[in-house]
Amino acid sequence: MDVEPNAELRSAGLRVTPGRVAALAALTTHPHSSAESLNRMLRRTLPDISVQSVHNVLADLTTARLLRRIEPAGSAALYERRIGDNHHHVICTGCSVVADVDCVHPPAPCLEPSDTSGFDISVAEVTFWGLCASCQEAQTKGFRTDKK
Amino acid sequence: MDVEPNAELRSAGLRVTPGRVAALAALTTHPHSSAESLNRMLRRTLPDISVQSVHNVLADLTTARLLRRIEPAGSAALYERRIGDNHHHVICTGCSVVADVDCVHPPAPCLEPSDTSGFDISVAEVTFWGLCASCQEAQTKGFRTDKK
DNA sequence: CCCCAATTTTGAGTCGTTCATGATTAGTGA
DNA sequence: TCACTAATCATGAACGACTCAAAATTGGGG
Repeated sequence: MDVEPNAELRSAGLRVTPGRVAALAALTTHPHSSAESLNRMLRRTLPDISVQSVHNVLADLTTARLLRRIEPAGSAALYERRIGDNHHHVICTGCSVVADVDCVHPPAPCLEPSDTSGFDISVAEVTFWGLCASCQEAQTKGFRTDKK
Repeated sequence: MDVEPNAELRSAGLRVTPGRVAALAALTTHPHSSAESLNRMLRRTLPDISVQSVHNVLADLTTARLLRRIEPAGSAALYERRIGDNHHHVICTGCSVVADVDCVHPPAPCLEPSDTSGFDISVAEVTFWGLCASCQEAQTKGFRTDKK
């Protein structure tokens, strides 16, 4: 992963703008962020940036393959800079925190379903759901960590 | 799968209502349907049913575990009657048609990621993306089948 | 440093879904 | 068989996340 936003943007043929640089920087330190939380982060340095602009930036960076977009069931789309390796994700059913999971048992058995019903498969997307460490701990202590 | 909606509803402790029976029937013949397409189907026999009521019915049946809800990236939620086996899905990147895929190589290697980052995994959700047979054919003939 | 297409802003609109309310109804018990 | 009551439905409003459109701004090649 290129950690130098400017060079990365240029080599992708995109203009270097404050919003794009800031978005890439924010996603370096905070992967799996939503457009809305990125908007809050970017506002610290770019007070006038709008949610729509953030969506713009994220869409541009995603189509330029500088970002990967994931859409977990039941929540807004999340973005991450780690791309090109089709890794997977674990999502906490308690607090919705997301972590990366490397592709299971190489060579990716998930890429070879037994019966594909005639489909020509190009991507296998795996999402694990479970309780993260701190939600497990909270549960044993009788706390609750979800957002309801 | 119980194909007798009435009995199935009763044993789940739910009242037998026309909307619920019709929804279960429609999902028997048309799995992977959205709330909106179900609404259109149900309207044929229940002309006054509203989209909101369909959402109601689907939510009730889902929490009663009579239906399973899937939320593929980029489209509305879909519902199916095949439950309890945690099977997976293939979705066509051309026409969005969905097919079932049995869990790969038993015993489900997808349930055992190498590094779970401390998560206690309960479910592994796998979605395959690719071109369905007819979209492949259309593509070789120079047709396009997507919806844009 | 000029210029113009690429980008951002602003504002409105869409989609899928949820929430809230009162009206209706399934199904139990009398 | 009927009345009653909680479960369910219809209706209407509201919401979050995102997209679209058009005018204003700006990056960066020349």
